[in-house]
Amino acid sequence: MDDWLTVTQVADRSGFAASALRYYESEGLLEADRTPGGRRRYTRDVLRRLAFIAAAKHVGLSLDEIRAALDLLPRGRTPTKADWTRISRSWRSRLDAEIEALEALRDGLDGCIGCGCLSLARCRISNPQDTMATRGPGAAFLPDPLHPESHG
Amino acid sequence: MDDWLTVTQVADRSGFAASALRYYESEGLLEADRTPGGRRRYTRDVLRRLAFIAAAKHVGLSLDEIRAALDLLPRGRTPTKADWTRISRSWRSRLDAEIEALEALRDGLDGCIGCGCLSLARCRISNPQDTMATRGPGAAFLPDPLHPESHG
DNA sequence: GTAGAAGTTGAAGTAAGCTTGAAGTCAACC
DNA sequence: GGTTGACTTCAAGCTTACTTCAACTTCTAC
Repeated sequence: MDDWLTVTQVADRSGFAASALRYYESEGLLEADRTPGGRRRYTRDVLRRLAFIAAAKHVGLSLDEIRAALDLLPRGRTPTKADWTRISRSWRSRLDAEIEALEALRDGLDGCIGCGCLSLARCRISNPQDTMATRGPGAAFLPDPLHPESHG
Repeated sequence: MDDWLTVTQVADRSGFAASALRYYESEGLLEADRTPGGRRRYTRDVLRRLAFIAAAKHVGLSLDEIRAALDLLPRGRTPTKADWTRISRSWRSRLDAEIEALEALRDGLDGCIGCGCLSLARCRISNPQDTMATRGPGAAFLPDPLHPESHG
């Protein structure tokens, strides 16, 4: 049992497709050594990195954001627990915001769509313009946390 | 003040771009009458329909799913509150599942990524294969509600 | 009756996040 | 040393949900 992993082994253990691993590498999210023949040789490190990527995706981060987060890791040494903790701490508030938005939506469903009104003048969930014109231009349907693109 | 709405009026009132309205029509989510000249004339009905679409999108439904839901509405008569309520009731459990999954992820962050382990053998969030091999083939990272495509 | 705004269509473009295919290479085993 | 299977690259394709563009047409106002 060698101390590196092939792309297939990493794929199997991480749950990512090999093509996804190559794609992540091309996008700067992963790195891999090569054999003299040019084949990828991953260190076990990559599994933690992929675990982070998987978790980050679940939190709703884009690959761009994930790469930016990974770029905060130290170059040269293997990241420590503290390193991983630091870069994942911001997820907490993001998740809280997402959960809060979904709960608001659910409660809105109970009290609004649940009642069947679902629109026109008195429903805060579905009625953007008529009741929110005072809030400025453009319709804002719901709490922004549900719109990932609104996160810098 | 006529009893129909132009595409611009609907766009302004609904918050959807006119191009999105046309797209939705091409995808079978909306319908519109036409003037003799071929321009769209929307009944006010469409606003409630769009409110439903907006809400459904926030719940995380794809346009395909939304169209399927809208197809359950009665043809021929204007949908009643009860009609809207019926087709939106399933959102409740979906939202609950999504919220539950996010809360599990958040709690996992606190107790797992938060501690820095983030992987390898003892972390239920980031470690799919090593601890879950007994659950069958293929890695299952996290509760499925976070994977929209897993909903029929 | 004509300018100009608003609307029409169909096709193509965009973005993210990959997957698939073609064509060729590397490596392990008999 | 040859077959087989894992692997390589690069380019193209896919899906969702739209937007943008080009080239017209239709209203509305004056």
